[in-house]
Amino acid sequence: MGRPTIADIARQAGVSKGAVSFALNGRPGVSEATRARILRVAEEMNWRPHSAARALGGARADAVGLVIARPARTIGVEPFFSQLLSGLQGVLSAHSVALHLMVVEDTAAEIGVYRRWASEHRVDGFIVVDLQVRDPRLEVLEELALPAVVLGGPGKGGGPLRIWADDREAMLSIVDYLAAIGHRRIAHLAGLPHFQHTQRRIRALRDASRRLGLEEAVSVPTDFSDAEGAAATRTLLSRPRRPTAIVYDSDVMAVAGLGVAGEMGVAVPGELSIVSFDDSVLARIVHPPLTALSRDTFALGEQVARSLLAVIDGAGPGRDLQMPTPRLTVRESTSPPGGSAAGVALAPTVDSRPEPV
Amino acid sequence: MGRPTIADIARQAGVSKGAVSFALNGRPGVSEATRARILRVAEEMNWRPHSAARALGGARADAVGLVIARPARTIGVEPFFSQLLSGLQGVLSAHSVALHLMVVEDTAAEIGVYRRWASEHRVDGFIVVDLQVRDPRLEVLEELALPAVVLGGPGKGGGPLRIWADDREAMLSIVDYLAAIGHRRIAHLAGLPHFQHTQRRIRALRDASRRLGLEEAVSVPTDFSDAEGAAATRTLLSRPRRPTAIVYDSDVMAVAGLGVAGEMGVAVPGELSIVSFDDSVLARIVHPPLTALSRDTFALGEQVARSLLAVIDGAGPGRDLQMPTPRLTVRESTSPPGGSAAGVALAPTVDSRPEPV
DNA sequence: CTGGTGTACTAAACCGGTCTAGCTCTGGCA
DNA sequence: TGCCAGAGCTAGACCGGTTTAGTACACCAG
Repeated sequence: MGRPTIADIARQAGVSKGAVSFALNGRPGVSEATRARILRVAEEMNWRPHSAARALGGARADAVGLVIARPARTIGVEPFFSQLLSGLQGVLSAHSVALHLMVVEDTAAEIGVYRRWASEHRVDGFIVVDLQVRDPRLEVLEELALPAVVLGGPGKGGGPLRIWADDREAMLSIVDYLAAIGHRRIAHLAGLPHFQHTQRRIRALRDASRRLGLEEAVSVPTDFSDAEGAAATRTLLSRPRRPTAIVYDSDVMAVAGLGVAGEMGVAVPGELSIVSFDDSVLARIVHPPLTALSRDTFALGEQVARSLLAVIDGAGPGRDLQMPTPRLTVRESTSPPGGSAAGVALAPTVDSRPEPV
Repeated sequence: MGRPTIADIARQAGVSKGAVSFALNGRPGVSEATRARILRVAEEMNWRPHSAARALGGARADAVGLVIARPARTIGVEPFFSQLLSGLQGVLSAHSVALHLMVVEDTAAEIGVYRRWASEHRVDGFIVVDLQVRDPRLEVLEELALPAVVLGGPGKGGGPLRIWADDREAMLSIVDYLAAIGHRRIAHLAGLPHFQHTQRRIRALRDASRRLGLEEAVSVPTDFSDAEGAAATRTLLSRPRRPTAIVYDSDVMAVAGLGVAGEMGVAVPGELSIVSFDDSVLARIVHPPLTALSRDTFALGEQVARSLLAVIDGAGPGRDLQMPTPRLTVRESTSPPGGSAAGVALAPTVDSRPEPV
């Protein structure tokens, strides 16, 4: 005989299917004695309800969807997603909710997956990452009327719940720090330009530059890949008046940039300071270890999962949520410009020493 | 009104539910004209079958499960899994099969997830990674009688289909190369000792060492983390007669080891050659770039997905599958021992130059 | 003793598909 | 003309749960 069904349990316990259902789901309608007996029988026969049958009666699918639209080769190494996943999993699995994961090539495919999963009732809600400037996914989600949590924002009211950290404030803290220790020519290797967080960071750099009266502050868009990070770094360092500090939007690019500096004989941090917008093992294990912005991505994942489950439970969208602003972790890849000998580990100081022009 | 059901489509097209089902699934029983009409109506009403309802009739769940049991902090950066995932996704999504992903802390939890998903009919099959020496998961899978593909092997007949690359041959190719360019003291930073692939590599090194008459060949087990990789490297390099070459079982550890060498003033490859058992962006972006074993993990993922789908389709377990043996990609982190100046990129030669004792 | 209330439980409808048995109609052939 | 085969379709059972309507019985008040 195949796996037991609710009917088998009912027969064995000498009750009806309905009674078993009540007992299992902790609803009134059975006495405590009967409930205990039913649960014991279910346990003995190692029975658990068929998730599809459950999902059928208009109930939950007990799964949420996460679709990531980035070229496979760039996601390959991004610690951000792995950490986010870990955080999500922790909360979701505690609620016995599964995660449907899908990696696709572009936004159009992503939207297709949303439609398919929604019409197939495969998921109860979605987690949306990499918010774009005018994001076509938001309308689709609205149309599908499925719970969703968007990573990025804030929005202007309406639409799905958003959770974000303050990218602007984070970028300002980096630039302020670099300026304080004397840097006047700062470059920024940005991510994909149609991402909203990329735009925010670019704008923050521009504003800070104006306020601080920097000599130069340029943002170069890339696709987040190590290849473009390396190429752009090479270009920047080949210029006659090269930047004394580069801020990288991801740790993969930062590490690639560090490699290029080494290859070109540019000392870090002596002749070039490097800051990564993303902290991870990667930033710590290279030499010198990178000054980086520490975001608690694991906690972010947990928060996203909790919020999504709340929305699914009908708690209304609730209000947008801001995560703590990331703090700058200073390591050995930054120092005052024109400072010390190549490659020597140097505890960066914060006294301002403007570079002579 | 809610989302349309098959009954709505049937009514609109003027046929019975059965006819719609036949038309949708490309079975005989309706004329071409009727089929076209039904499909047009379904398209117009944007209807797709409810996956739970479909799964109920004893049919497929159209999903497969992947459970990874490693501490979250070590998986965070492992490019291996991201690449494997990409490969899996490519094939699975082409067949409209979803991937249920779960990260858990240990094997016991992993087994719990297998049982739960199986009894809930959530998945049609499993992908099993990190095969262990006496793996308790295999019995459970057998007991659950669900299709599965195991990454690692080969097995001794029976049990689920296995797919693997030849770790032994790979390790031999590394050791042969190092010995050929003159190394006599080789260390190996291995992974978790209860993994089968770890054991294979350790044994291969020992055998090769005996055959080649090396002075020393030691394997040190670790947990794959950068922290243990760094610590073990520090210990090895602090010994009076330190190894002239270290083989790392993962690229994260190799990069961490490279950092330690830098910190201790040990030139790579001049005084220490470094080989990573795993190639990824990571190995390429550090400086010097690491000599590494190139495995096509993406292709492995594709193969695993294809095999699993075949098994699910009742093709029988088929026979175990061996992937091409990884090739060694020589970069700038290896050279003859005691060779050249620190940090200088050097094209490694293959003429044997035994180190004077 | 009657009627009302509440508890514990059962029977059956229902969710949205798939699949089988059976019906009708057409065409071919003896 | 009668019979059979096969194509095209329908009605309804079925998958394994949840949920609602209804039943049986105990208890209590008037």
